[in-house]
Amino acid sequence: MKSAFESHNHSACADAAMTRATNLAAARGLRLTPVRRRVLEILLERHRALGAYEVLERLAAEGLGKQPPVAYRALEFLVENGLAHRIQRLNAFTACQSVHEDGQAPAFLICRECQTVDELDAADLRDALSTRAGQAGFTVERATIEALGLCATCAGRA
Amino acid sequence: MKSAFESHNHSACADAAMTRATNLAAARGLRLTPVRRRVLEILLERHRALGAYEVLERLAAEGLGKQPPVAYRALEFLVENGLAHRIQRLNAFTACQSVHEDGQAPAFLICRECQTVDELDAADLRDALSTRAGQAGFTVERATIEALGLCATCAGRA
DNA sequence: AATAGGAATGTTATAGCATAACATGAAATC
DNA sequence: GATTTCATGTTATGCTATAACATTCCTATT
Ligand SMILES: [Zn+2]
Ligand SMILES: [Zn+2]
Ligand SMILES: [Zn+2]
Ligand SMILES: [Zn+2]
Repeated sequence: MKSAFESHNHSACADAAMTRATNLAAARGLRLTPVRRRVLEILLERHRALGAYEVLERLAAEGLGKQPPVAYRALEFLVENGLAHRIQRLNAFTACQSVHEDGQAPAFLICRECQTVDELDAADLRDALSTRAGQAGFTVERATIEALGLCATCAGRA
Repeated sequence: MKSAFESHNHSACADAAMTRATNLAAARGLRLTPVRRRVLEILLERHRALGAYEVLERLAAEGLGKQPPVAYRALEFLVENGLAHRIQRLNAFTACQSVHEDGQAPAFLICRECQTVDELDAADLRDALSTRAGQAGFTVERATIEALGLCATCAGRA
């Protein structure tokens, strides 16, 4: 699997993700409505996180809704079902690029130069965090792990 | 060191933090002005994160400033100098309860019930994350690690 | 002590992010 | 085909954050 930072056949990326989404919807009886499907497609266009209002602009241009709740509701649906992730540092959303069986979010690598966002499996990091927290009597329910930095490509240009 | 979730002599906590802040200001030639000092004191009242506008309300009540930039600037100063941290999940700020030599932020444990925020040294987690990211050619500059869950006290009540 | 430069604060205005609440419409269930 | 449930449309508002510029307060230098 190529990283989001490397040049790759991105149509394959996006197609695979859409297929996963369609299958998931069928399997779980979810309704992947036109708005929801379109929002996922928009997020899948690039390995970037989009703000809700950026998504909304796109929807509005296509006549799929002009008010914030339309975008927020679709994004909420996608996030709840693991088809997209919220990037806390950016107040933005990105399409899920893999599968997270346990419903736990991965870690994110965010390039401050090209804005590309990549996922990193974080099971071990989450485990370590849970263990450490547990020693303090704390039960971790959701962990946010986000790294801001420079990808290889952007580092090379500097 | 007691955790923020356990009952403890919190005045000592707050006093120690203010002393550290005063010393740091002296050592680095920082200006811990009345507004900045007061904001730190407000954050130190409890192990909770406060939104900028909550801080602002307090400042306004004391005649120390009524406009958002006053609060944001003081908070920015405190965060830049490691005296406070920003909690991304909450869009809120909390006083630093320890010392982070390398200028790297710790991990945070956030109780969803009592809103208490505690720090956890995260050097090993950050190292692991950096290593994993490095394998993908990514250089981590800043890492955000936040865990939402239940503290022992609140778990006990359920 | 005067003064010039820089740092902090005051102030106005606006931009950006998010949701409550209620109305309407579509689709699954019975 | 009536009922219930889920999704969308719409209005309004609240919360979070910063740009831009004026003013005041320190500090260092003369
Ligand atoms: Zn791709
Ligand atoms: Zn990059
Ligand atoms: Zn304390
Ligand atoms: Zn608690």
